[in-house]
Amino acid sequence: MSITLKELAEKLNVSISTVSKVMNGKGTVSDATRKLITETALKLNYTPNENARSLRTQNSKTIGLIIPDIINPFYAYLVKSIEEKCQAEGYSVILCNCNYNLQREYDYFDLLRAKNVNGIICAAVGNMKNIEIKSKEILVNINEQFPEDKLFDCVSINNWDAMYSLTQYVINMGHKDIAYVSGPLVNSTPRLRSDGFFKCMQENDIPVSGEFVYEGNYEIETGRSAAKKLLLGKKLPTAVICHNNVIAYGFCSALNEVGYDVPKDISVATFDTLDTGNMSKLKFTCILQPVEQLGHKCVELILKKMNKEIPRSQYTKIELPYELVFGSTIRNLNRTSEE
Amino acid sequence: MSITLKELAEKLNVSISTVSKVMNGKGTVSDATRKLITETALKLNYTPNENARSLRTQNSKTIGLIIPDIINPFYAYLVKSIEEKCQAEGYSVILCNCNYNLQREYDYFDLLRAKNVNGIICAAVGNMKNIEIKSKEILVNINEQFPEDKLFDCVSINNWDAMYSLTQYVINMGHKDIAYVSGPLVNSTPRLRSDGFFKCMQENDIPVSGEFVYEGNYEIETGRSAAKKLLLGKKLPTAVICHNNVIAYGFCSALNEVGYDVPKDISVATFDTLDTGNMSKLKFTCILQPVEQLGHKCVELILKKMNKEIPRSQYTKIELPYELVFGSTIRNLNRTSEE
DNA sequence: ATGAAAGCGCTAACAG
DNA sequence: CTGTTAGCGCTTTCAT
Repeated sequence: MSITLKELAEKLNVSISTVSKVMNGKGTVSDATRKLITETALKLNYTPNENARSLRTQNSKTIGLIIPDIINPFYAYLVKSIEEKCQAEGYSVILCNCNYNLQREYDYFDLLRAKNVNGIICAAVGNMKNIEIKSKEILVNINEQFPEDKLFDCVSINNWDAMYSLTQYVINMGHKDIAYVSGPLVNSTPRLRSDGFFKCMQENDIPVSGEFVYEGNYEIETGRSAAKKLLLGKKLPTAVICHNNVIAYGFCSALNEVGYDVPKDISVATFDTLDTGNMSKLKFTCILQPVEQLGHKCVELILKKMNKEIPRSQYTKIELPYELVFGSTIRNLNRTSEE
Repeated sequence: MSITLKELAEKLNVSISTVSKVMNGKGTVSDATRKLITETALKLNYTPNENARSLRTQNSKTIGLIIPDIINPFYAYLVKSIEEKCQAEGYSVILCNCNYNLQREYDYFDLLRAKNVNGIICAAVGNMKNIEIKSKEILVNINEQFPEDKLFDCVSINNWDAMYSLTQYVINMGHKDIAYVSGPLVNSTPRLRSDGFFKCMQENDIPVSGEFVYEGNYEIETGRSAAKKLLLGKKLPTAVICHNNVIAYGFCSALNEVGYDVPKDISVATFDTLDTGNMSKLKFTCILQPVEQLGHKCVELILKKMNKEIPRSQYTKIELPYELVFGSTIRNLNRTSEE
């Protein structure tokens, strides 16, 4: 362990509080002693014990981050942007990867509270009604909530709008037989996206066959199962819209395995198909969330509430703009020419 | 903030230490009081303050993790496995993404020390000679070190061997004009891999033209620049071996942009080409590090040193087996038939 | 079986 | 400008 404040003070025959003042740049200390202390601290490699500091100041300078899946590039980018912003502001992040496990998600909340984090940013798997807002941490949800429940502060895009736009685009490309692969509809983001989809279909007077709708979880197997089920049906859709990137990957890979081509045989659209080094087989037509901004805004919100720029108790919802990326996974059926 | 131990004790008219004993399952407490305390704690939602606990016990139950790039799937998998193991063992992880920035890497060490983490796992960008081993944390490096410096404990594969094998495989496939795109040779892992490559070439009596060797950093731009430079040369290699996945992605994407095909025009082999949902354009021929085991072993090592199963001062090096994945990015030149 | 008391390393109010 | 002191919430030794 590093030398302590007390030891440093003793070594220099000054009081413990003088050293503390110097280390924190607070209070008034003569230039001579300040210099002496600073230099000796450096020489003896003094590092303040952040644990003691946190205990004393009730400020851990730490935020907790709960995500479902670090392997999903969307979350990897989110983690990156949050960690980056935190680092710039002098905060650390405790990473909690709940692996789509609801129980773990809940447990992590308790853990993070015990660790006295200043705030918790959560990309929730479950609907968060059970998380009691009983604590002093500032809670921010990266997933949109149901409009009626204002459980957490929320930084997100408008998922309903986004899915509506995406659907409209697919329709504009001449598709009518459109399947939808949803996430769990008990949760708000999947429901909002799903609602956006159905509303758009309805307003375009396009009926949606029950066979074309599949509800799963957020994982890759959902996409694969959906593909297998659709392939067994009597009629194939011309396009499929998936709740998220991972589902879309599962969907396409299952399709590929049986010799179907995207978009030649079936078109696919989804959300957030980010990847490393642009090595993806397909350039997806998708809604892109502004993931970097999303992360930054979450941290900013926590910081602002900590500095009382925004009152603690004030429910805050930040809606960021999304982008519709025109990839190559939606075939244009309006063109008469093939290819 | 949650209720404190003291408040809980006062509420029940028992001493603070009795409550502490119950919470930790230590000491002797009568069943009656134990039950009372447990129930009240639950009812009042008591959560122990981990900060105070850490300060008192000098054990933060936290480990620090420093990586260069969370977006690189290899590191994402590494983070996942480390976080998972930590969680299972009751530890938290502070994530530090240094973004290939050496200064940040160093700063993170100090930060993590100040936070009194029990151990630091580092996938080092720099060579770590400057990190002084002056602290009580247990340091583990995921990247192999130069054999001569035993700075950190080390969990890794044998990079020299791995690259030697990969090169031999490429040679066996009939390639002689093989280019090599290296990471920074001041660092041990790039040097070990590079040495493995050159040794293998030498033992096969294949000269390596200076034009075919490129040294860069670990980032995607290295691959792109290497490709551009090679394409300008008077002779093209038939195969290229890249230090890592990200460099290979850069290399291939630059190649694709000018109409070259992998592996038809140029073959490529590298390390650790993991991706989400199997959506990569190419199935790379590569060395696969046992990333999950790598992470688990790091955590285990820290734990063992903490329990004194392994003496603190004992330098430990763990070498894990790697795998050679036969992808489709190396063209077999031995076959006479085209395609 | 229970409790009193010391102290982990630090900050901050207050006194001198 | 400098130092004394109390105490953040907890664990742990030692009495009782």
